[in-house]
Amino acid sequence: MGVLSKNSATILDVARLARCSITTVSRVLNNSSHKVNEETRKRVLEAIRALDYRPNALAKSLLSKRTMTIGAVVPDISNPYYAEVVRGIQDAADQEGYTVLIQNTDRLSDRLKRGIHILREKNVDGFIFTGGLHGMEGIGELLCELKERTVVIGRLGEDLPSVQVDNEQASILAVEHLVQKGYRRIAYVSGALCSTTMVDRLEGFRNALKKFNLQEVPGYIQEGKQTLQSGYEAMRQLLSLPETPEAILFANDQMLFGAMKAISEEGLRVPKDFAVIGFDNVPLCSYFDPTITSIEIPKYELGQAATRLLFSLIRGETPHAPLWFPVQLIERESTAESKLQSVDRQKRKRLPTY
Amino acid sequence: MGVLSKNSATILDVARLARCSITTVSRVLNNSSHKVNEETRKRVLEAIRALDYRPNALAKSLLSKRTMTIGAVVPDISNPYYAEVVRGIQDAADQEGYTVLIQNTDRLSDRLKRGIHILREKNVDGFIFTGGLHGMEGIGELLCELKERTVVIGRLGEDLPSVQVDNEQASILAVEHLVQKGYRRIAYVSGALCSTTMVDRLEGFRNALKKFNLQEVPGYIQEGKQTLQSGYEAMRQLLSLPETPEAILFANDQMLFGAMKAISEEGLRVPKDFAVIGFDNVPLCSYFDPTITSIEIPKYELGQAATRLLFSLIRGETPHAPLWFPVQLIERESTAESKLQSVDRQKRKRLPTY
DNA sequence: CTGTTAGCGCATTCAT
DNA sequence: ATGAATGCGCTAACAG
Repeated sequence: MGVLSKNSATILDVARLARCSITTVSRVLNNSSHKVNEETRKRVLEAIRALDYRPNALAKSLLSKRTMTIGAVVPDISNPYYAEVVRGIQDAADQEGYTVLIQNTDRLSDRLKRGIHILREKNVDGFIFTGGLHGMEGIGELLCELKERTVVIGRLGEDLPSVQVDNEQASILAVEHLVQKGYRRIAYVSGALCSTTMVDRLEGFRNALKKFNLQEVPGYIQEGKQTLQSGYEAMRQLLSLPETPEAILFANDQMLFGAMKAISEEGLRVPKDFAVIGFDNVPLCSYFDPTITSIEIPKYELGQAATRLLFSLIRGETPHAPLWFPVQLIERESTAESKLQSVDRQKRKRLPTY
Repeated sequence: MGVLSKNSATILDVARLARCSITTVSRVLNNSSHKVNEETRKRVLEAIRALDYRPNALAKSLLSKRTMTIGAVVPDISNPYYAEVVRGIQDAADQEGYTVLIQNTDRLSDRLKRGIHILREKNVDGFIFTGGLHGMEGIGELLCELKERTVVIGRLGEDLPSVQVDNEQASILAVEHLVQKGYRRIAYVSGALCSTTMVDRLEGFRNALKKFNLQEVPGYIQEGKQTLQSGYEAMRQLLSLPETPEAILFANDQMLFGAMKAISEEGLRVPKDFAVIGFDNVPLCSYFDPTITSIEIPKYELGQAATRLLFSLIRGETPHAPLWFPVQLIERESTAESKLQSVDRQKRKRLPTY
């Protein structure tokens, strides 16, 4: 039995105590436009209080076919990035009286399917997907059925209503910043490419190289897994290269922090020996030593906007074009140009490039 | 309308297609012990597939009075600490076919009440509370009603079934470690004391001082807000003291990281000038430079255990005594004893103590 | 202004 | 082995 268990008053109990019909109770409950006598309304209200009556959302939902619940499908709530997005979703949902059911996928296709299944069974009024999966089969059709009530944060292959961040442009922004600071030999540490976000950031990096006439040096693109550990390992790889890069762009801040350990283990310093720049702009960026330049992604706002977009769909409004959110580069010490560095770079420039 | 909207087959549709009664369909659906002819079972199964029939959890719940949903009340899901706890809850719930409804309180009494209200309305089968609130009125009775189906992570004043970590003991462990390393002048940076966890950790620190015959120096206990910023500020306070501490215990790692900035701004080093030790043992601890000694709190496991305990309650088992989880001190570089430090300490010892 | 009635989708007696 | 009927708690026609 649920929380109500056997006790817990029903609308009928209220009606009896107030000596009226359940209809009347229902009317005062929902401030129906139907007029109801002030006298009886008082009695009903009194009975409600006396019985500590709480309408049963289940019964209401069964009838109205609206559960006032939306489902959010995320890779992993314990990942601070998604935790922030989810909070945005929850707050926006809460404002409209909705609750949120969350399913973690761990980026596993099976768990994704299962999550969707569960959410459908629970009759959520709409879906929000985030952490787009790259190259996943059999999901397309599933999503297609849900089209009318689904919003995606990022992209999922299908052209569903979405809220997006221009990750590709963000990478270009980062590289441009480095180039302006005088860096030319730029490496990139990607996250796992099963996420569309990571695919886009890498794509942006490659395009930026072209745009600024930089070469893609073999070994300068590493693929990590968005963790401290894999950032550390990727950095060790870069450090072992015959010619190390001058600057490194990391697909998220976590990997950057991991890399900092590898750098300091070698007795090297940022930004003296390397400039580094991250993605996400987690709070620690402004407290690390040195402070870290990073690309701010409006995580909370993305969740919030996605939810609001979903509500507009639920209200029957036709979906607009994807909603784009601005990204912003927050400049800090880690990409400052140091005297030593410029000298260094001059030296290195004379070395043969690949 | 929910996801089913107007389409979506009901049990009646299946029955018609399979040329049998809804009763029979229900029986094969739930592998009832009632025998049903293999022939008809096949037809039913076929119909189910053909119609892509999915039982409506709402209707089922209305009847069974079980929603297969539990409610989790947390201070803030976007806080990595609670995000981890919640993941433990979700995974344990998922294993039993349950989903989790989350409510954020931001430690506000109003939001707590509202959260409980919403969860009750949605007929969750049980509650998990975490982030115990210190000195909050009017919650006691509320919780009392829910007693039969409620588990608390930490403590909430009331004696509800709970899963706990010995925060007080943990502080003593930390101080003991520092004492063993030769530190005597120990400061403590607390989190906001609205959380029972923070109250216990502070209490533990004070008891540890007594236990090891250390004095509580005025100004050596700071109250922060579990954020980088407040850790930074607390550290600046400590640095401005006429006699600075030799070692500092922080009530969470975030504040410690914030403090590291204040330390390095003064050109000071850890552990040369200060030993520091944190709470939570976030992943970054082993990647920071220096690596950070911290107290590991089994967040995921706490969530998981709380959920399992809740299920045992739901099954009608009587609640056991509080379940205690071990904490563990993970020693790293930040509390290493340095030569310089010992000398320093000798010197300082001769100064008058307050 | 108020009450009666008919379902929402399903599991469960109780007959057959 | 099968099915008809009942009701979970509620809202929404439709009558008074």
